[in-house]
Amino acid sequence: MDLLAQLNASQREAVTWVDGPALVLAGPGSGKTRVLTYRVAYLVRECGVSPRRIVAVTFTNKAAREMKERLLRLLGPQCEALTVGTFHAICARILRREGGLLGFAPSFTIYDRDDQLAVVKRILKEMNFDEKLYRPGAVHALISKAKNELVSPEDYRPGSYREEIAARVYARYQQALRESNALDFDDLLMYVVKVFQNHPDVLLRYRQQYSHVLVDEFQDTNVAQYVLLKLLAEEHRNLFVVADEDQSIYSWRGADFRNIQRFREDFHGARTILLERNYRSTQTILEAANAVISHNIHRTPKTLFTDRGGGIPVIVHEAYDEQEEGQFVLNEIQRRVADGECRPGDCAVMYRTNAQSRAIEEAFLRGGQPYKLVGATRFYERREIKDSIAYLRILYNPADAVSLNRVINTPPRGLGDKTLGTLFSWATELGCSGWDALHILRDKAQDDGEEHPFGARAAAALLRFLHLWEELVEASETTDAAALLQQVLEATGYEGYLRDGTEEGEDRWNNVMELLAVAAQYSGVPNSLAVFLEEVALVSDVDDLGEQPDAPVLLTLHMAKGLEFPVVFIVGMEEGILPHSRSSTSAEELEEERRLCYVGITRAKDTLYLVHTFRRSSYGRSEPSEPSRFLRDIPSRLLHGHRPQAAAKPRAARRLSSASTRRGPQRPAAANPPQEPAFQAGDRVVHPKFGEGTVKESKLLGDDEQVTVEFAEKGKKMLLARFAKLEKVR
DNA sequence: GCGTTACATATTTTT
DNA sequence: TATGTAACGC
Repeated sequence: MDLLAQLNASQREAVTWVDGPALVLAGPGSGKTRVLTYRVAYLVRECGVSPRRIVAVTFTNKAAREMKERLLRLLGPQCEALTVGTFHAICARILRREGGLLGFAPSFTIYDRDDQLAVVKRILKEMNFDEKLYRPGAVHALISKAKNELVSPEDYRPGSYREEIAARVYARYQQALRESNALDFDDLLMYVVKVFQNHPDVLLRYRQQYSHVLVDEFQDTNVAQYVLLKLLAEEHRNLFVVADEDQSIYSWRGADFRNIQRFREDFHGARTILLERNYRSTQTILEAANAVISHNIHRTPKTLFTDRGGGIPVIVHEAYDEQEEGQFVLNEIQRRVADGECRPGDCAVMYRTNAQSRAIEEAFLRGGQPYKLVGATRFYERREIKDSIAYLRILYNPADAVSLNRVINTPPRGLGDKTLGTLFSWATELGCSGWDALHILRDKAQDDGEEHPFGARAAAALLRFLHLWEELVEASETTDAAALLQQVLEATGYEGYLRDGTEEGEDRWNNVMELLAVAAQYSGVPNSLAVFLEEVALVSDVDDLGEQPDAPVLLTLHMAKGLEFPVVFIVGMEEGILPHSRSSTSAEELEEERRLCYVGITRAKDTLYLVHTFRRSSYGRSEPSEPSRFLRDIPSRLLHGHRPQAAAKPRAARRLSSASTRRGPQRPAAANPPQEPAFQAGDRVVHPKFGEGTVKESKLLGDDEQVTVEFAEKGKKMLLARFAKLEKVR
């Protein structure tokens, strides 16, 4: 197969630019994944680069998996030798090998956000800081920010009182992690940089191994990631990065798209290649996207183009409230499906905040429309899954305090705050670990009469737990992850604990069984427990099991990045939602909101709906809403539907007519309209494009009227009276 | 130690 | 609205 024949000129240039640094500025839908994979294939096949000398870094497991799959097709079994993975997975692997240099045992546990928060909370309590005043999430965010910027607790220079608190917690936090032989996500990056900086011999080894470094979504790198790449690549300079600053939507997590500028400065003479040709969307959609993003000041102008004709206009719709917004989306999807224009699975509904999914879901539920909700509660964040994994973790890494705390009284075994508090303060007093303290307790209890600070009942409960753990540790030496998990479940009576007769209990138990199935995939693998734990620590979701049914997808704009759909609905196009009220304080944040909107728009291949409401309730309060400023950025020639105005008068008038009838729970939307519809079944009408037809049904929808017409020549269509220019005949 | 009730709280979340 | 935590009582 000729690799290059399948690429356009810019893509080919990117793929074949072999020596020296390169920056590919790739617009949405411009084939960047193709460029990355073909470049790897090109290096191996045409340039004779050994696969083991190539490393390709992504942000998500999904992206890494996709790249691996494509490479398998291009290169065959050779691709086994490639290093393809997420920053975190690659760093974890390096640290399992080199972590000893920083004093870590290779069996370290990786703490996810949940675990991290648990540590922060414990420390806040320990240091007597009021959780109300210093919320764990906020403190943790500051710590994480510091780590992403490679600032150690010693180097941390607080610039505010809040940061002063964070600095103290940070120091204690790092100590706590060390005591638990645990690293958090940020540590994985920070410590690899530290190893490289402090041990030139180690750095040299990795530099020599990886002669070619490729990075996807480079605009999302944080400082730590950038420094890491720079260390790895500054000698051979074969650093190839793909970026789109317009899709930078994670700055609040430390991503810094100024790394693009840093790259240009640090890697002088880097080849810059623009991928502006879009293979995804219609011209109309691209123009709308360009119109929105061009208002950002901090960007290098870039103009997408396509040869996919004009396409249909972007449909702007105002619904009365979020119920009718959902109803509108549902109606439109069902109408298009009925007309054979698309399948349900071609449609996606995107929103700014997860809470918005609810109204959409309710509408779909009412209408009997199945849907796929992406990323609500992720599998590995479920309580029962975290519990199960925590048991396995304390068997593999007994120092893991967060996991121990999690399970020591789960299911309840009479070990409450009091007893545990006593246990740990006793351990501190004795200058030993909690486990050591338990052993000491056992010795004392056996010698009968020796002093210890527990009552008989508490002591017995503690010793029962110690015994349980010891048995499982013994088992862990000979059994694999799945068998061990099964044993854990049995020994703890976890099934009985979960299956409490409720449906939720059944669901939870089923999830545990699913986890067991995942574990079973590691049977026969050497060190199956270690491998399994690493996998579940770094993978946030199980593989979308079997691609499932043909149903519309509901997801946040953030999660939509990297995806595409023929039909896209962006709902909640309102001030305060998009842009979000919490992000409207600074120009930078506003630009990010704009990029978020841009990401959403550019997900659409053929049809784009931008939906806003007249009033919306949040936190149980219903308030009038204003159309998003981003709507005003789109030229009206691209729109189908009225251009939302800020004008107050007609809106106020409409509110009276609608508000009087539109309220009330459970009532299906669009029933009991305030005025008579202008059309009714049986009316003969004429449409400028579709010709003559008969009205089948008409109902008020939001502030408009939805008319279903059977046209003599064009068949059944659903139209909005306000735009359709329908005229009654006769 | 564990279940109940009052009260504050409220984006986005690749790993 | 709905969720999670703190305080309270058994």
